[in-house]
Amino acid sequence: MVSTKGRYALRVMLDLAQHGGFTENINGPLPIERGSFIPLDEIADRQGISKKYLEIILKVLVQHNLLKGLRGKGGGYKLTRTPENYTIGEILTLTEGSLSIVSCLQETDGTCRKKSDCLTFPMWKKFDQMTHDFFFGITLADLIHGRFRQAECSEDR
Amino acid sequence: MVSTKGRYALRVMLDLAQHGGFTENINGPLPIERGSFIPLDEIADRQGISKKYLEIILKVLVQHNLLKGLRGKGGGYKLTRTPENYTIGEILTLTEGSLSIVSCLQETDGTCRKKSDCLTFPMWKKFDQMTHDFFFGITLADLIHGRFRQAECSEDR
DNA sequence: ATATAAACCTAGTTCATCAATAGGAAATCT
DNA sequence: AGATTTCCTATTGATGAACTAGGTTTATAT
Repeated sequence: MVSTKGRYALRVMLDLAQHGGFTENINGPLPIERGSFIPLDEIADRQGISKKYLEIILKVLVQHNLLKGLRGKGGGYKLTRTPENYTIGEILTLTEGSLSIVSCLQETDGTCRKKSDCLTFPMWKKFDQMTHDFFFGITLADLIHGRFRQAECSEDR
Repeated sequence: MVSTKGRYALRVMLDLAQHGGFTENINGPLPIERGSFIPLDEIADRQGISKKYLEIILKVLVQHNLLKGLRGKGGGYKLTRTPENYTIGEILTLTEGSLSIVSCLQETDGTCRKKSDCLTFPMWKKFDQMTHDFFFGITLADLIHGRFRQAECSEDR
């Protein structure tokens, strides 16, 4: 199950996409300007989430360059790309560690040597594939505009 | 993520489907015959799983009539239906409690009142739907015969 | 310079859940 | 009676989730 880490990260990214500026536009990276950075206090307030906890979560996003953090007065966080260039899968994978539903699919865990004759393995594999395609097929921009890229996504039911 | 509970339950059900008899055939329920029950000792040995732990897991499956348990000498467990009449979704839902990937989708948890203006909710909802369709579209018989019912399931990659 | 505001860093805390174990009670056979 | 089996209650140890606390560094505003 997706924990608060992944869900909070998504909410922060969406918040930044809606309330902040970006470092990059169609013509490439823009110079970083102070003032376009949003302090975490503000986001935490708006989203009703503990600031201290968010710090931990945003750390990994900064380290992987999904966000730029700037210290000091006037500092804060901003996106490094435009919203259509972030997939949900990327954000969730970083914050959750993995999107895999069973441990035997984890890259780090090659311990299950029953794979070859395991009746359930192909099912997990297939589901894993579906999950990957689904979340890497949706961008921040899609969520903001209330649409998904997945063709087979109908709205009803 | 699916825990050992769900995965072990699946393995036991598959084990019973392959090594045991059923209580029901095309013409409906058969009389219960002692001897067609498989003792848990045997299954635990075959699967290499702690018997005591399996007892806990099988309890809920018996309570919901997916399995019949019979005490005493010559007793054990057996399926109450034929393998094509069990879906993986049913087994996982019972043993895992839920298949939902985020807590706000849980029936029991109606606490998230931001649903209406939550940008991520439709995505979780859609994924939940996909997950449900996937696992409720596969039966024990499908796994045994190495096929899925899902039309869009190709073998490659 | 100094105060202020911000990200960054290291650690600890509390609580629940996972994955089992342990020991017996009840049922059913030979 | 004795063996074998499920069924039932309780306990444990480890792990991770979801924070919380307190400080350090970096940068700006006055």
